[in-house]
Amino acid sequence: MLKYQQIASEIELYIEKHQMQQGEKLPVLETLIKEFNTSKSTIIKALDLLEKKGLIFQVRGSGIFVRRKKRKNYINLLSNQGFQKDLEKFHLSSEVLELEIRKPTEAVAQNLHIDMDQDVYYVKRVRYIEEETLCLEESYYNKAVVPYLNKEIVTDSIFKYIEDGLGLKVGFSDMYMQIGKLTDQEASYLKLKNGEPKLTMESIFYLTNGTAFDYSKLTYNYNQSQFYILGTGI
Amino acid sequence: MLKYQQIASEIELYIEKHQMQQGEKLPVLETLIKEFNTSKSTIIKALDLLEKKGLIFQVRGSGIFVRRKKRKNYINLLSNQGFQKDLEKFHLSSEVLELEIRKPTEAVAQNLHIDMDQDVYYVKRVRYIEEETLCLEESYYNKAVVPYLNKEIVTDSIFKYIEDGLGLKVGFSDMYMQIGKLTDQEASYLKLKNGEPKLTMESIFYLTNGTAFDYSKLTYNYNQSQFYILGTGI
DNA sequence: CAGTGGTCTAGACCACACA
DNA sequence: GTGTGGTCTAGACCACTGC
Repeated sequence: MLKYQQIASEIELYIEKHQMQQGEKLPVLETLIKEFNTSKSTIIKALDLLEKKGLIFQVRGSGIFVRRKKRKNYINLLSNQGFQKDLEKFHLSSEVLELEIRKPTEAVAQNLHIDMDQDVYYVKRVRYIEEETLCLEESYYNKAVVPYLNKEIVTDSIFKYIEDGLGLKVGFSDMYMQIGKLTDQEASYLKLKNGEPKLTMESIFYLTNGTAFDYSKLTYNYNQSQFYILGTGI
Repeated sequence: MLKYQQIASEIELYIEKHQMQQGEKLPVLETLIKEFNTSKSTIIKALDLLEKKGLIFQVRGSGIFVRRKKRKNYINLLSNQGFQKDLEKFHLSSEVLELEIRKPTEAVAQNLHIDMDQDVYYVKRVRYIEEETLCLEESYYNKAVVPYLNKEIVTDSIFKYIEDGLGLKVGFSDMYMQIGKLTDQEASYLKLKNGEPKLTMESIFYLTNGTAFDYSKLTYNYNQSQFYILGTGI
């Protein structure tokens, strides 16, 4: 682990351990530099990382302050880790409805930046939270990147398999959201009624080298889904 | 303007001007260092800024590549600039329904981190896109930060007034979203029907010094609203 | 193993907050 | 004005990619 990542996670632990609240001040830069026996730039890099994660904010001429999310049980839209971390207090499970190798449709090929004669894995799941439906998920994985999937992997966490099992690194993602009304079929999977509200979220995930490997379309149960974003200003 | 910001915007212009596509390679670091006659760290800082904005991605050992959003007319959830920039091709307008000074409710006081005896400005607007309703907006501004608002300011862009008129700097934001069904009243403002889908988005905006100044609750018309997020990996 | 991006350092100097 | 965070530099060294 890199030095600045190590420092960042130690500061994160420090905040957690001392149960610091929004607006509380962290030690000044000079102190941190001595504490961690490192250079100014490295500390700043560590702090930038924490700022990006929404854990602190820095005010020039004043100090470094803690920032805290105030609501529980919301799903972080900026996390690459799915819901796992945000909903860790709940019992999450998946029911695999389909798992097969296919040729992509035109839309899928376009989203994954591949040709239509390349293979993709198609996975259809319903995800549950505490025995209630959370969302319906249809995913397409580029088989050139993810050469093998089975029911066991797909029932557990696919991303965990990709990172730990295949040794690949997830980089960035494009996400598109819209609101609409459930179709008959979607409603039956989610145990809701035709015409009730839905949130559709399409995501394209890329490896750090820029290869798109996953195009997923999630349809959320409006009763179970709440989201948050910690914006850092652009 | 700082050197690294200047460089970032020049590179951004360069990408735009050459109409570079997703995956196209930018000049290598060494070239950029000479081109802009600066140090390596400064170039890297500029590139980090562009990466945060979702315009490029960097691959160690390989190069710097362009990243492009592929869908038009979606609203960027990570921008502090509201819809203005994403929907610039459309005619946007606001109808002001209410504008008054109030005492906050408990919920509002909590979200703005103020006491219940402090004044807030309450603004209720319907926002239109091409004569269709886009969203219903209820905002509360901390009067200690924004001491004066009038109908003219509120009909135009409030954030523009806060930044340009008052010389304040918007820092970061907390956003919370959920899906539900429109109430009778919301439906009538949005010219939709009771029970139809809605997206509710609550945002708390902070100045760079960490002072919360705006708590807003937006109810979106499900027909008009599409959102995107360019995730950069956390 | 050459090419390329990333980390880390030490230090000078700058800009903003707050009293 | 003092304290505090931010920018910028020059350069050594490290780590990954891909031929």
